[in-house]
Amino acid sequence: MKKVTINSVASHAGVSKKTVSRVLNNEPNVSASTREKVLNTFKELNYSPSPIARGLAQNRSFIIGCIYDNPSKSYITRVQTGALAACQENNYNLLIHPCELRGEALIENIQQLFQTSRPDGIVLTPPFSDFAEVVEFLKSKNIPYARVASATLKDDSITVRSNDEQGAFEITQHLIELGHKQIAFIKGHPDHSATAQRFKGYLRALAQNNIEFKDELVEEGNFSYHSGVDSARSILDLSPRPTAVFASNDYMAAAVLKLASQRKLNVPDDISIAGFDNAPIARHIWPGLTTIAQPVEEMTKQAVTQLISHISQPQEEPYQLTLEAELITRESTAKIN
Amino acid sequence: MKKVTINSVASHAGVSKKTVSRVLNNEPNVSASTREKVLNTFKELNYSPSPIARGLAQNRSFIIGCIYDNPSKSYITRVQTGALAACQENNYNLLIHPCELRGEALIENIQQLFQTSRPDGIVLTPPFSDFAEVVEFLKSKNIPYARVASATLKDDSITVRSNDEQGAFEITQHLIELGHKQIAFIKGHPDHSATAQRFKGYLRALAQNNIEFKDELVEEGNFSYHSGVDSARSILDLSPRPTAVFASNDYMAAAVLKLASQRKLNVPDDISIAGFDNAPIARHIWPGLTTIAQPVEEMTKQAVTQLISHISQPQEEPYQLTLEAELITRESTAKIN
DNA sequence: TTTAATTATGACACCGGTGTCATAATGTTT
DNA sequence: AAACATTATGACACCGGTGTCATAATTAAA
Repeated sequence: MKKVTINSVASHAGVSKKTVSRVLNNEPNVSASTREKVLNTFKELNYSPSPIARGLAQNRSFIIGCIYDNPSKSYITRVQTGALAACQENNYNLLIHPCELRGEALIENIQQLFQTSRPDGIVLTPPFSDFAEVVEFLKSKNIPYARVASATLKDDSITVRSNDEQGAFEITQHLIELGHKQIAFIKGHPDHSATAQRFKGYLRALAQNNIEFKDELVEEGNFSYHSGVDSARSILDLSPRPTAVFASNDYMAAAVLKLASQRKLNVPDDISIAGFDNAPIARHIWPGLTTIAQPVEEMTKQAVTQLISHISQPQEEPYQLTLEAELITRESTAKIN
Repeated sequence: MKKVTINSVASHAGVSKKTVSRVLNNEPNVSASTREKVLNTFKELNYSPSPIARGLAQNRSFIIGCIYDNPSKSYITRVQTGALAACQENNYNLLIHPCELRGEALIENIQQLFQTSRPDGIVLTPPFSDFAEVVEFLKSKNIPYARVASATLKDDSITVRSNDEQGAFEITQHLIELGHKQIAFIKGHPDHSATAQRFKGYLRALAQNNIEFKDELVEEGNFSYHSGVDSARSILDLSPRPTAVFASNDYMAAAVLKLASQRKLNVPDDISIAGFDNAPIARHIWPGLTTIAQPVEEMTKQAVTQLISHISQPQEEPYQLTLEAELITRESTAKIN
């Protein structure tokens, strides 16, 4: 299979390469007959343009960088799926960039990513979507970016989030409706804005039902399974023991469940447990976790789609979208007895 | 920040751009003093070459495509981690390509991947590493590729695998040493060569211990959690019930555990359960799963590293490497009582 | 010291597209 | 039919590097 370039197409169709280029880019001022002739040659020669040459000429890379640092593999995969979908629709490539750095080193790392790979835009996912330093850096370098699942940091950039506060409210409400009043809460990682949002939802549900908030029922986690184990220990040691635990994500909820099982507690009869995110583990364990499902793929896809369209023609209006989350009830929560 | 090109560097250093190019590529025939002068200019101007321009000139993309289709998100993430590590060390970009297609459509899809993104090489991960059609296609198109975790398909390509057979042998041996004789086995997806290998290891351990193989103890799974549930049902319905279950991966093992819990069976007292892969879920559930840990990141990193070095200078000897797996014992397996 | 071999360097075309601008072809207005 | 506006097309430079080859500078051999 020898290479088919724009020159082969041009000479085969009997036109100049500039005209071929016009057809390629759907530019105006090409006669219908010429356009068709060229289009046919595309098929005949099985031509597809070189993104590299295009990139060089237009000073673009057709690459979107996706920066993330998340302990949940399923979350990462979902982010990737959404981002990939948007990229494929627009003939972009996705460059994944897991990154555990913070502060100075983080900025340097992102800078290096730019020097070496030159993405046309960046999708920031939690917790980076909330890092002012990162956003400032991108803005100062004039690099297009979009933010996924950020609740704080109101700026004029593309932002797609889901309603974490409402989700947390609903799940707490669900527990309250089952008769629970002593509902422990495990916070997520303080860097993530979702952490504050979910806590707010928890508080709102308590307030709305006139349930007193008790500080000792709240534990600081960080979204990792391990942190969940520690928090679970403190909670299960409380006396009286809470009748329900709402963990800010499913991994921590699974940790609570594991510890409860180790202590021969029956879930949900002795204690109800709820999580957040609807990670695979939520249905892989017994009992299955009541949790909140967010449209992660959709959020990311929207964000990337907007980002790409912003790259080709910068928009006036910042694109901001909030999608709703959905309560999923499984076996881990039940009426208090 | 205005752009720094090879021309800026050349004029600033007072040499031709070709000489700058020589320094960039560590070519010989540059005097020490000139080299140093250019190197200093690099730093001074904070220059980094454009991979796109380089790519156009050398007809390369500096992209490695990674094709996968695996129900385990953690496996995918580990593959990505290893591949990324190798890419970053060699200034390549990684293009992830999840792909659920098979047969004709699969080949077309890969072909399209080539037309649009033009990767310099491809890493095949299970089950694609074992698909003769894919390998044949790549070979016919003269596209460099490496295969991860393939046990069958002996060809002369770069292949890095882990010893699935030995791992399965060890875990079965472990169960036997605990006194188990009725050991059920859940197979993986038939497309994956690991499936046959793990089964072979199971058989070898039985044979070596003079334990009769019973066909009814073997169930066909496909590595998904869901298939594990089905297989678990059949196994737990057997009478007499096997005293141990060895599932070909952790998700299916988790399914067995879930079903056993639902049936109020105590694991490991009533029944021992073992998995394979050491997925996160293996330690996130209670009791933790005895399983086999494979060096997935390392395998992939090795494969990609070899692939990249093969791209720049094709090797005579095919690179073939087998890494060892490791038995991890947790609470899900115990002495028969 | 000359000559030959080797090393260092730069001019220039080229990779495969796109942008700019001049010009040719066509359509419209008077 | 002449003058003008519009649409269609191509020539050519350019994007930022690398490959080829000629030549200049240096070193080794005669």
